[in-house]
Amino acid sequence: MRKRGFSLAEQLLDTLEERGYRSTSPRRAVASIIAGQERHFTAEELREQLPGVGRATIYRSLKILVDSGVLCRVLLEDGNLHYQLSHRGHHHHLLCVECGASQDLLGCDIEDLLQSVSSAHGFQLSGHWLEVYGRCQICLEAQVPA
Amino acid sequence: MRKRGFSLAEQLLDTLEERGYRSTSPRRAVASIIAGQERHFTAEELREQLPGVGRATIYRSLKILVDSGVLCRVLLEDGNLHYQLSHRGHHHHLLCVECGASQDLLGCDIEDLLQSVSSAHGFQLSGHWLEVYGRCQICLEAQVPA
DNA sequence: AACCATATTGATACTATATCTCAATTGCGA
DNA sequence: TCGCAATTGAGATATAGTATCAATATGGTT
Repeated sequence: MRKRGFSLAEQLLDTLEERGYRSTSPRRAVASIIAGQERHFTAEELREQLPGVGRATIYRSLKILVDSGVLCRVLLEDGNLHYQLSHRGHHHHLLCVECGASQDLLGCDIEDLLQSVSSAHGFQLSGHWLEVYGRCQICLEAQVPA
Repeated sequence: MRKRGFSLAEQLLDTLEERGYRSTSPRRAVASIIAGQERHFTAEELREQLPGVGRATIYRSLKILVDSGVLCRVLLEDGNLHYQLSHRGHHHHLLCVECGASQDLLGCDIEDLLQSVSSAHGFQLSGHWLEVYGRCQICLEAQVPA
């Protein structure tokens, strides 16, 4: 077992190795680019930054990273699917419709609410998808400078 | 102004006319097929049932019907986008992952919850997307016949 | 260090979903 | 009925992703 890495890119690769994936040069390249992203990105944006890596490999890498929990999918209001680094575990996002910034929504008690609403309808809850759209503080302040 | 229709298909067309859209033969065909759908459907499923109508027209019709509030989009767990007749106003869906049945979730107080969570993060809430997945009562009973 | 089973890659083709273009047609108010 | 703007549809294009499969690279083993 390789020594655990300390940089974010190395942590991503470590997670993959823990799950039995090999550390290949395309995956190192993907991890390094993802680690440098400041915000959510699309598969194609990633591809533009990795001209030497095949499209299929990009998509395959994204899939295993999502499955491994280090990336999560973000559905933008316009329907586009983006990716971003994820805190482990289930969470949601507050997405700014102005600047695109996203904040994680942890410890949101929507689970409980959904649980009770579901059982009231005879449903056994198994999952949900939630995205929240709005304007972030910075954009609000820029908008109303008075 | 034409007399208001009573069938569901006519109501759909009335809504479009109220918004200034013409009553054309492709739109009448689309409205009639949609009115006969028992559950959510994809654009392509609609198209299969309307061989004489161009693809662009199908998609354009779906868009204006969604904008008009009589149809809503439903995001299935597998990522496929479906459409279904909508109660006016904002609501969510309980989607059965077994049989695909969907129940509308009205009067869900998620708005209030999101409102408070958003402002706690300095966000001004403008919208959200929520889909809830689970198993409906019928599928649950079929699964555990004991 | 060389070996080898197999995981991985990437070029390419393919699929699905949806939008764009624009000439021809149609609806509807005057 | 006329005229114009809204609408249509064929086909091109765009977007996002998967499937195929021969060639290659990896990591454990010797």
